[in-house]
Amino acid sequence: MKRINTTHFAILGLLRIKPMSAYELVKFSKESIGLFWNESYGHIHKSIKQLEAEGSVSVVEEAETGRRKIVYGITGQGCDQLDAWLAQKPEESVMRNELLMKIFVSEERHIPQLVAFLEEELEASRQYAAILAGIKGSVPGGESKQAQLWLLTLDYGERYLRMTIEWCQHALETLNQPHRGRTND
Amino acid sequence: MKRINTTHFAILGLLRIKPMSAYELVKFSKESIGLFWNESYGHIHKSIKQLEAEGSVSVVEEAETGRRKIVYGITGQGCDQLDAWLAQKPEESVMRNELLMKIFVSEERHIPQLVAFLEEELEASRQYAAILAGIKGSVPGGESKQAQLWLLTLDYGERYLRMTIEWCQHALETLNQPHRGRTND
DNA sequence: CGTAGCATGTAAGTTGTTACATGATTCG
DNA sequence: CGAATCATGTAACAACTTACATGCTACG
Repeated sequence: MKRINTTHFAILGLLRIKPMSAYELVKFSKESIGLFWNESYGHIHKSIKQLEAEGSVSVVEEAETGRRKIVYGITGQGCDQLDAWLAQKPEESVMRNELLMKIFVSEERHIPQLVAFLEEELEASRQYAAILAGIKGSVPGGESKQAQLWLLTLDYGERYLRMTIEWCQHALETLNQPHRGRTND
Repeated sequence: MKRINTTHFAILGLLRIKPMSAYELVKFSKESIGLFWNESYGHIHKSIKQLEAEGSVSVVEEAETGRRKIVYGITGQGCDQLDAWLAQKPEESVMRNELLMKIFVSEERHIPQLVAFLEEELEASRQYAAILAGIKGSVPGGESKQAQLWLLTLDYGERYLRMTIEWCQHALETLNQPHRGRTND
């Protein structure tokens, strides 16, 4: 069975929201779904070209003068493909969390390092959470169903970060306990 | 800058816990860190061979008679490599969640499908959470620091699943509201 | 005028998955 | 005996990342 390229569908999906250039696509995807969907520029670029050759996206607007800019839009065919993909049961989510991996394979002597990493993770998560809180107010569409869907993904991000923050705090408390709670205080 | 193969270090880390065959390695990794660390058998297999050629792991035990079985262990060199990797700041975690992606790019007409997917996700998360709860009791090592680290990763899993379950419930409530709360009840 | 950000593009390489082939053992 | 699980292995290929090259524009 041929594996399906999920990046293709991600691009199709984002272009259905609004036509964009490759560069804008990367930026938009980072800002909107970056927390739970990773893509690299090189791959997006290649995929757009493939999708264009296939007739699933097309050039909507091209600035020849001055700064180059090629805006792509989704075609009717692309829309159909996207809908067919949306109807399929989503694959199990894939995750690669190095911090967790490191914790799992660490030994007692590595704990001071882990504590430093956990502190960084905690700080980074707090910052990210602050950014998301800012975005929340600016979601367009008001009460539309569409806006509801976006808010749902944003809400996931908030919950995910809150969970991460709480877990980091718990981990730091656990690892900072000198021995086993039976200290002489 | 040469990209570093994180799979290599994952294997090294797991083999430091105990020597294992490739098959056992895959099983063990799925059962212990599978929630936040994905690997495929083919890749693990190839990586073990590379690590062996490199001298970072070695064959500890080989059953020639009857059922084949090749048990690998970490070498001193492998241990040093692993420690050097552990000392490096972990990369940002990578995630690819198709369900979230689909929600983000869906339109109002796709909502019934999304509801079905969310129900499946909710059920799957509940089942996984039940499995983790079972594992929790059987973590060996009692009060050792080592056991504490494992419990921390297990705790992450539990929090992650709890978060997912709550979010699914919230999403289902939101999407099952007929219109906008101003229904005639 | 230099730096940062906007913008497109490619080549080379690595990483990771799937599907398959093989065969032993255990258990109903 | 047939199915499930244990167990190793490979080839083909798809997915993905990185580093680089290029050049415009705005701003301080």
